[in-house]
Amino acid sequence: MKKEHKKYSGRPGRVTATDVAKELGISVMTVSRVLNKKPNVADDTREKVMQTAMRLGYIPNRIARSLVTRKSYTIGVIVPEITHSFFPDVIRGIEEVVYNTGYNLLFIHSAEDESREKKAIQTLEENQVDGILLSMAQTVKKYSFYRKLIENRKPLVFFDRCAKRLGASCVGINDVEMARHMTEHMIHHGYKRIAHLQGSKNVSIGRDRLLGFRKALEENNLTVNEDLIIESDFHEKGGYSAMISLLELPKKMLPRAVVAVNDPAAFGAMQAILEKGYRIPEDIAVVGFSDDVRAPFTPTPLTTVNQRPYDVGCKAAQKLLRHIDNPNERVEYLMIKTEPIIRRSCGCNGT
Amino acid sequence: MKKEHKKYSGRPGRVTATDVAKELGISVMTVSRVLNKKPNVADDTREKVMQTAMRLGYIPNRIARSLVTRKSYTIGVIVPEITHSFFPDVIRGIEEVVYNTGYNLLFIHSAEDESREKKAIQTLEENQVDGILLSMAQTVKKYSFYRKLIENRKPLVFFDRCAKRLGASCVGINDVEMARHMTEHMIHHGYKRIAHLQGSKNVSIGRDRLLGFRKALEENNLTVNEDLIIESDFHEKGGYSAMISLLELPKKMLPRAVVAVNDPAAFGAMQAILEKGYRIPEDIAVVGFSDDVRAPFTPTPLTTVNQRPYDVGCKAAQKLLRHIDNPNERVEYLMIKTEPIIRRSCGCNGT
DNA sequence: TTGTACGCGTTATCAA
DNA sequence: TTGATAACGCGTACAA
Repeated sequence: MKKEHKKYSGRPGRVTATDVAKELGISVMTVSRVLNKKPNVADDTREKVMQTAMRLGYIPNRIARSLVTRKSYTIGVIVPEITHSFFPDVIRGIEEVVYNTGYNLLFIHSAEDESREKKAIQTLEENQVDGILLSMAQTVKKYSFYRKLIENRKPLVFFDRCAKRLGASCVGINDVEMARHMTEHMIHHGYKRIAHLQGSKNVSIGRDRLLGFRKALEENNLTVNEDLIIESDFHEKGGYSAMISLLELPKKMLPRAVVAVNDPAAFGAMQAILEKGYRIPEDIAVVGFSDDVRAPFTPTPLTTVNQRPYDVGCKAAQKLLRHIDNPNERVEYLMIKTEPIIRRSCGCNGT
Repeated sequence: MKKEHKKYSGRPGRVTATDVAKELGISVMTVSRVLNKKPNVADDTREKVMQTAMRLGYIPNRIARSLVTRKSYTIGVIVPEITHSFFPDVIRGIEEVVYNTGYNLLFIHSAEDESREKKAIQTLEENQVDGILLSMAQTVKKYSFYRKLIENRKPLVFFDRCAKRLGASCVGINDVEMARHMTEHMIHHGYKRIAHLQGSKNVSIGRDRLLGFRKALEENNLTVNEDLIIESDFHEKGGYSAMISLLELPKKMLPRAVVAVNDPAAFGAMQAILEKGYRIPEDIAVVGFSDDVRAPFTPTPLTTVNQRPYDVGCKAAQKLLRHIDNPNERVEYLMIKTEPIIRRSCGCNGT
């Protein structure tokens, strides 16, 4: 004797493929085939299924599907900082690519905190995401979590802030080259004493931009004055206090120009410079990095580098999707080519 | 004779609760109980399970759990515009609340497009999200999708841009009151001819801010001049062209002050005003709405209203979680109280 | 305290 | 072209 099942015991609202099948007196498989647009279904059956599915208000349950197909069609995104305008723009790029391929975005904010980032990775794994897009939190010291992810063959692509040599692809911009370029731009203006507000060394962009800065000076036979390289963070406050300490140097040691690790740091520095009564760029020139929305609006519009966040997002998402589709996809470090945006803070007559 | 099952046929990486159980020669249920911190498990069993789970690198499969518990611990967020700094800040608030309660965020960007928003809702339902946070796209005309959601008893909370009277809660700011307040502020400055750059009427904030504007004039016995109410959108371009057409009015019909629907529109307007050779606020005063990051940086810093996006996000998320926990939670329209931020574009000597 | 049987909603497999 | 059956990994209900 067959056991009695408790079907239909749930809320009335949830209609399943089984309900559609029962309604038509056919098997669930046929319904499944129709809904997945598989071949080998008679045209009239297909028609009937479509119609009653519609009529009953059937909504496929992706969770159940994922369980059996072992594919969630979801990719996880971990962002360290959602307030900084760069990341929302990256997300737009990611969203746009992902939207057109049927994947969904599970979004987590690490708030620049290592342990929160760790938890985020764990959560994404529990949710069986098909891949992860990650921009490292500033405070991350250990790469063991990334290693585990890669060992488990979970596709991982870094963007903007990368951990290299681990076997994960990475999409960034040509930081070294552009930092060199911007520094050189300062040198061409004739400035000799050039300072660098350096970002955290934990993060690749911090290291790379410092490297580019050094390269420019060395290649132009200027001595690198270590007193003029000073650690800031990526925010206004760090830029401000770093600049304040630079301005406390003896008059003849003062920098004639400042290369900041990014625009927020540059804003902080500009504020400090103005507060101390110096003019920009007549007394001290400033360049930033990232083309923040506020950059054109500072009292002296800020010369900076377009970071092309939208393109970074697109490329990172595309690369991740390729890793997902093909486990043998080549690990690559992609560089988005960026361009300087010349305004007036460097000494040019830009916009 | 028992059938042979194909266990362990998957990739080696994925270790399940069954694997942990087999390793210890106990049942899956005991493992499950330990991992869910249920009582009624012997301490040493608990210990053993924890250890081997750790050793094997077990990661619980939320997908499988969701299927049986009918709870995904995921909430969907639909945002119309990720570039505008308001929404990233709202998301931070949402993220913060949600993070502390173990829910995840499935994030979709509707790009101000009605059909994309529709698809987004469908996707979220397929993913069995426990609830939805939604800010309407500007172009949305039909509320039938919201209705269906509410009929299906899927918790829904609007934020910032609300569809009212449908039975869904809504978290916004006191738009009417603040638009009235800001307009009154202009009136107190002695300005008589006051224009309004109005947002789309499809969106509640567009309608509400217009209403507040009208109220202020009426309550102060000023006639509402319909020629000075002109449709912009929520972006720079709309504000710019709306202002241009205002500036083409005969000299004596020109507005002495402009109340813009939001800051980007105000920026566009300010640009138009400056290009035509007028001064702000000496010739034409301007106030905005939303406290964009750029507002302090315009040539004349912009007087505006703090929209408290972070708090909007927090409140909306909290309300949604309450709706999820309790199907009888009261439907409410929550208003976050905002404050004017006085700078100089209105004629004050602000910062 | 622990284990067994079953079902969540779907797809894969193989047989009809 | 269609259907029956067994998974997917886990939790609930009940039995031992």
